[in-house]
Amino acid sequence: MKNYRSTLPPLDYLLFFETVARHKNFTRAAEELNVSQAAVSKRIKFLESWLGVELLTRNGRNVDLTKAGHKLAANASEALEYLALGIGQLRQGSHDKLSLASNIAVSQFWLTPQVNEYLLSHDAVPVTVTASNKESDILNQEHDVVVYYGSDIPSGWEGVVLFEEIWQPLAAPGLIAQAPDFSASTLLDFEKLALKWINWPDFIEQSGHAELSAAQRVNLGSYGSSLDAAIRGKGIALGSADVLEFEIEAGRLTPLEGYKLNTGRTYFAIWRTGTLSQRTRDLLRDVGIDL
Amino acid sequence: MKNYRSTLPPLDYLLFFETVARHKNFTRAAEELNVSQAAVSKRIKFLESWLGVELLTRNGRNVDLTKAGHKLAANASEALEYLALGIGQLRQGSHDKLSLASNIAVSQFWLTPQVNEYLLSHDAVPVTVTASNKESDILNQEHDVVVYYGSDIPSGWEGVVLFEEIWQPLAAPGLIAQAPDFSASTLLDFEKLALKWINWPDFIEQSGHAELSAAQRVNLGSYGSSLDAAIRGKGIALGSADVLEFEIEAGRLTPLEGYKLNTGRTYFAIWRTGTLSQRTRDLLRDVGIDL
DNA sequence: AAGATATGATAACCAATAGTTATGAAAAAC
DNA sequence: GTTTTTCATAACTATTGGTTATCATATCTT
Repeated sequence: MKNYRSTLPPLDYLLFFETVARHKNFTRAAEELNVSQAAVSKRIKFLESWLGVELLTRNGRNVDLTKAGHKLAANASEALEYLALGIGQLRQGSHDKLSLASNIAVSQFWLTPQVNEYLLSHDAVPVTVTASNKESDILNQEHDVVVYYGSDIPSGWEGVVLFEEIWQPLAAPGLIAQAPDFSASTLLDFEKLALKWINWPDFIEQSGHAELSAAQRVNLGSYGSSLDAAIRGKGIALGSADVLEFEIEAGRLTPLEGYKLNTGRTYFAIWRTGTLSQRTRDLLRDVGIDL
Repeated sequence: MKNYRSTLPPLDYLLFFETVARHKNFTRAAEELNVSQAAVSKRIKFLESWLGVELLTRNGRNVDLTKAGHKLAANASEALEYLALGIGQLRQGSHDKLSLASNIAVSQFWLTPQVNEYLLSHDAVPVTVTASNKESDILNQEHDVVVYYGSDIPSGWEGVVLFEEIWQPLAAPGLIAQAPDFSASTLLDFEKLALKWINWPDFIEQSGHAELSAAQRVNLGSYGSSLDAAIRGKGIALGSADVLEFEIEAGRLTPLEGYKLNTGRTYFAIWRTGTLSQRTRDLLRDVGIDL
């Protein structure tokens, strides 16, 4: 009966040791392993104790491998290489794809720009983005990860904060140059499809800027249309600088300073509880979304 | 740069998975791994999540490997076999030996019998036993493990309880048959080389059996001599049934019931703090001493 | 030669995971 | 149809992973 658990040390010890053996430096190994130098030192000490064999000689700050250490390093290195190859092939062959979802504005202005850039890279796997303003369209099991807007993560889901919403007016740079105050400008409004959305009346009330009421307000229907019109210099729209970071960077929109409203709502990246694989996490990082 | 920590899952997961794959049964795998079935289930679940790949199909109580699972099982099995071989050779080639120490009586009656039996087995490594009644001779760094007698483990050492001392009279079975009470027997005494030793006067005082004072008492010098004389039917000696288990089993000595004294002292197996290797632990188990 | 720097070892402590027990669901065995 | 066995999971405890701080020691710099 092959009982590896009793004949092998804790296997992560071997991985730590292989890294130390390769660098001949605990501090460098710790950096690669993303742990402290003390953690590496402890692991190697335990491994030597478990084996009853000295693997490294220490001479002040110099470290070298003993004969046994050389043998174990070679053995571990080959085994780890073999495992990494096998696991790499396994993941590669698992018909990788990434399925994302968000509301329309987030998709149009934040997700899709990043996904498009990613898809142009080599080694890209297929990515689909579902855009809908109906939560039932996006909060389902079809998607690996959802960019979710709200005050809390829904029940049965888990995730991380991407950014907290700071709602503010934005306009095309040219418009700001020719009409520096609101009274001569048009406030570009939209239909609220959810109570949690904040349109111009909500913004004016909650931010306390009563002087904004004097401006002309026009309702363009969808929120995306209000942003499109703002980009084309037709007026001032509301938005989140984080979601619109690419439009701002491109110089198509400029935030109007001094009018910020912390809405208390958040953009989360969420997934069904317990379903996020390391592979999905890695792919998201490649797209530009660090969890 | 080979950063295996980011490209490989926690490696014990693979070991757990290999065991499940081999048994095709979580419960059987758990038994081999010495963990609960729930622990195995959790691990496999995490591994599948980490990989983003289903490794096993579950159908009620039936488990089978997916195609990916077969591949990973083969990959892991080969790597683990390779590692176990390398580590086995490393330990084999580390000039194994075991160095033990104890006081003379423990060595003569308890340790050496077990060591001798072990040395006759194949795969035995050299074992030395140092016997001395001077603590300075045995409490030093030369020895892997020391059988220590006292109320506590000395500072700088750690260890486990072997047995707690119950001190009692023992004699040859023939002597007990012909002289059923003490008055016609000789109490075989010895020189106390340490305050913590308990001779006949101590025993009589602490056990409350004042009637034992009527018996003739003779001092034979060493404690071992008192036991030797008892074995040869010359009288009644004091001793610990645990230490003398082999003499009792062989029928050379028999405890006299009803005269037990719990001395409050203990036989420990001890070693310098932090120095006990798994290999030493394994060798001791082979000798018959489970820590 | 003296001081500064880098690295390893370890103590004390906190965080995260390993592992357990109990229990429910579902298929196999009887 | 009932019992048994096995897997999944919740809730909890135990153990290990990992950190920070600090000391010892060799190397490097001045």
